[in-house]
Amino acid sequence: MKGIRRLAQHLDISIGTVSRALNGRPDVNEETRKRVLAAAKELGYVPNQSGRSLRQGTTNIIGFMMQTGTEITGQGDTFFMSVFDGVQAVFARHKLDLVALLCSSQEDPGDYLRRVVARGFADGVILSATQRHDPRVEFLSERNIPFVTLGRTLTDAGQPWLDLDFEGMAQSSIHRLVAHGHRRIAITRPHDDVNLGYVFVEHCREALAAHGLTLDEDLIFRSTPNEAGGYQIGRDLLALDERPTAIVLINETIAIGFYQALSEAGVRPGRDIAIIGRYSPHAQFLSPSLTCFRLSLRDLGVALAETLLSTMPAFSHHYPHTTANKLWPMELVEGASDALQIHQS
Amino acid sequence: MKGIRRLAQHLDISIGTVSRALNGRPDVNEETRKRVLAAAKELGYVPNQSGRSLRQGTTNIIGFMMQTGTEITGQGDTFFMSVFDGVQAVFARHKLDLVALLCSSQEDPGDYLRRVVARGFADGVILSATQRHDPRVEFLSERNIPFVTLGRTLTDAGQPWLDLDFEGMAQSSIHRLVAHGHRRIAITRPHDDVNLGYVFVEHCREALAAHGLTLDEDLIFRSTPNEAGGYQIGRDLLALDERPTAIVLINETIAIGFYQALSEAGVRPGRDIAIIGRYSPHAQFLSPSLTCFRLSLRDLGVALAETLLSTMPAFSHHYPHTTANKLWPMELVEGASDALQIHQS
DNA sequence: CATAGTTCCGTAAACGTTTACGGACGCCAA
DNA sequence: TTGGCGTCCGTAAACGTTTACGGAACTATG
Repeated sequence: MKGIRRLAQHLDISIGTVSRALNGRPDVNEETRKRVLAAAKELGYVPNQSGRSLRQGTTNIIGFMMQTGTEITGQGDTFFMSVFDGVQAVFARHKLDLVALLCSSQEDPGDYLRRVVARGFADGVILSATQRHDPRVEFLSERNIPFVTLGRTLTDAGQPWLDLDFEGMAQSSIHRLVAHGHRRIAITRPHDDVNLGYVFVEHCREALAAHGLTLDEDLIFRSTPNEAGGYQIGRDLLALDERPTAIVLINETIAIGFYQALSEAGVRPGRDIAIIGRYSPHAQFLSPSLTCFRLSLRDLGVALAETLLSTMPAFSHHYPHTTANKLWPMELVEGASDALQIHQS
Repeated sequence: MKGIRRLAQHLDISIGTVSRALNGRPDVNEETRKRVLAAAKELGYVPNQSGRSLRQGTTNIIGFMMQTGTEITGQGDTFFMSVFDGVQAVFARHKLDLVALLCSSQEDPGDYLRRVVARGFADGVILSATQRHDPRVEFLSERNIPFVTLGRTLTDAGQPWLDLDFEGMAQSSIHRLVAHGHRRIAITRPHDDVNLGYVFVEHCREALAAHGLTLDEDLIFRSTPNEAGGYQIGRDLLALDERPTAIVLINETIAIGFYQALSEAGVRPGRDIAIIGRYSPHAQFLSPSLTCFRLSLRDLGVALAETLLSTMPAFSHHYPHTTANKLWPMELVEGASDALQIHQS
């Protein structure tokens, strides 16, 4: 005898009552409820997940999909961990179990999602590191599985999304650099598949145009969004005949390699070139300190979770108003890396 | 009509045959199997996880438990991602779904594991970032859930484990430094809860003793194992009346902050102090380059997965001999940070 | 006392699979 | 023809829950 039957037998009551007692139903005597709870703890009983979700048609599990390998996500490694923390905090309040669906860099994310989610694994999904054309959003919306994406895609299917405010970052960094006299400004972008590259480039172009400047296509650097990519960008930039006087780094970790490439060539950030980047835990340990855009990852996670819950009927009454389809603001942290000012002659 | 019944109805055969066809049983006509497979693809049928695991008593899910927050794990962020990749590669071959059980830094890991695993969520578990006294191993062994730990604990319950070879690292780094003439050598360790601290300190002590030296207790630096902790260690070290001439950094990311603290004081690694650390993706972008111990995280993941499978009856015949209870070797990558040699007068 | 209402609990069906069992059918040998 | 054997398939039970339904015991009201 196992499971709830064992508990019922031990207490000499029916399994129905045991179940009701454990689930906090009102139609059970408080006295017996106490007995049941005590016995459950004593015998170490925990309801079986499969049985429960088979009956209820719900798993109480939310999947947060991410991918291994910085060369793909382009986010520093602690990035998703921090977001995850925020998501977790919300779901814990609703007794939802959050698991990370970590897709290996060797596997196709679409296949992975199909494999694990199609079989009714999760009640809802949070998608991160979305691609420009992302088959996952199509899949999830076809299957009617509640989901929210961190990052817009071109194939958005009406699902709620949140995204970092790359528009704002583009505008204020370009504006800041131009105000400091820079005219020749380089920018970086990740490889073609990720949407933020397009978004960022276009808004930089616009911001420059607003100042009567044009974006030089040769000054758009493309690389893998990790340290090694940043190093490569540094080398490429230094090899130019006519170097830019400033650069905006779109990804977090590339600043590390970029600094190194400059250092090897005796070029000093903030003195010889102005740099604006993204905050990461390492950024504050670069010298000279990196001027960068920072955001509260934990809050972002909270917003993601609440947005997802607002689309799930069982929870939506808790979250009538959501922060869906919002560009998450980033705050400029002033450092020394963009101290260089150009004085027009 | 849903699920397998719908498929059976559509094909006008019984659900039993459908199930057998999908599961590759021999007692089904090849012709009908093809029809079933085709229809399943057409209708997008995927067997329901709950129903299946309820019947079979097995979930086909393996959980890899990690924790958010570098201040806890002490491992650089890409560390677990890389290990995960290796684990995933093995499990994929056996059609096992691997999910990451990411425990938030706000939650007690023991509670988390109990909550999510006790209800029959996973067939097996990989535990990482084990604590010195880790209630999780007790819990899992009580419940008879197959598991393997990355890192030994004091409460080991006979489960297989793998661990990094901190013994080897201690010996060869101490030996190397002593050979370079160093006598006053500092080491670092994480906070009290993690076992590797004890292991490492003791083996450093022994290695020093083998050279007739004693480990100065004032030269054991303790900190959170992230960049900020490394910075603090640097400040503390510089504040000493009698500075050590060399230091061995046990964690990956602390080198970043440590370098920064030195840099601010005008102390240069490799010239004014010898440093040996652990490899991380950032390490190669420090300058001067960090002499560090490196290991193949992916291979470690593969070994972890195979070890776990060897303890699971359904798979053990595939892995009769395992690499369980092995200290995973690390390889020294020579850099410039330990170039300083002391010439005794 | 009769009736209605309340409180609590037991019964049994249902969720979607897998699989043991047995049966139908065809084939071959005796 | 009979029996045995192999191939393929249908039937139904089982996995561990939750929950709709109904009923027993008790209380309150007239």
